[in-house]
Amino acid sequence: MPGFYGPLTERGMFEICVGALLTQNTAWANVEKALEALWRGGLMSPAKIASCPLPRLEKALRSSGYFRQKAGRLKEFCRRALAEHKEGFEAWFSSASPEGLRSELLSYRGVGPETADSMALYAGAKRTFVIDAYTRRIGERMGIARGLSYEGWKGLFEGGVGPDVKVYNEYHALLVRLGKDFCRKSKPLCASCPLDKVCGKLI
DNA sequence: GGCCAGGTCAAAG
DNA sequence: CTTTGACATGGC
Repeated sequence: MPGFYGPLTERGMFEICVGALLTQNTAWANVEKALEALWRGGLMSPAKIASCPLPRLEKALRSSGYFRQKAGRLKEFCRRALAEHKEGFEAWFSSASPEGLRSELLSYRGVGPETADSMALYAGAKRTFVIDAYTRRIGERMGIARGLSYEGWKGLFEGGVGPDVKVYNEYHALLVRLGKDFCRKSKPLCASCPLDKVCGKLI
């Protein structure tokens, strides 16, 4: 997700998790409006969302699409996180192991592999690679592999990355940027695109 | 008006 | 285990 470059404060980490849930199959611009609505409504905290009436939460999330589904899942996410992690997101995420955090996040309704990895990487600074539609599409169009599962792609990309967490973060950001510019669903890869020169060396 | 956007889940083959 | 449909708004 774009726009997550601030320090990992309690509040910031929570916002990253909210953004990760809201951006599922949705343009980021629509998510930003919803995040802004949450801030304006004084709802940007696990406790506030956990106790917020569903209709009000749905209204705040409207612009992010699938708003009924997302409101229910976000509220439940907050309720459970509060109940099971009274120490807060910062302590929770920083003390968790990468695998432990990932599998725990996966047990929440509405948190699939990509969302779990996004939260772990961007909010928890864990060394876990995020596989999204762009990453797969770029990988397929470059002929790196075809029809791999999420775990398959993840293993492939992680195998080509060094130990630095920051690289995971920047590498993914780079793939997204390249994807937006050259690897849209309806935009075929063309001879002039720089993908072969940029990705070819990294993978 | 149609297509697409940094997915997830449940049901069915 | 793979495929399919539902979920919904906003920009181009």
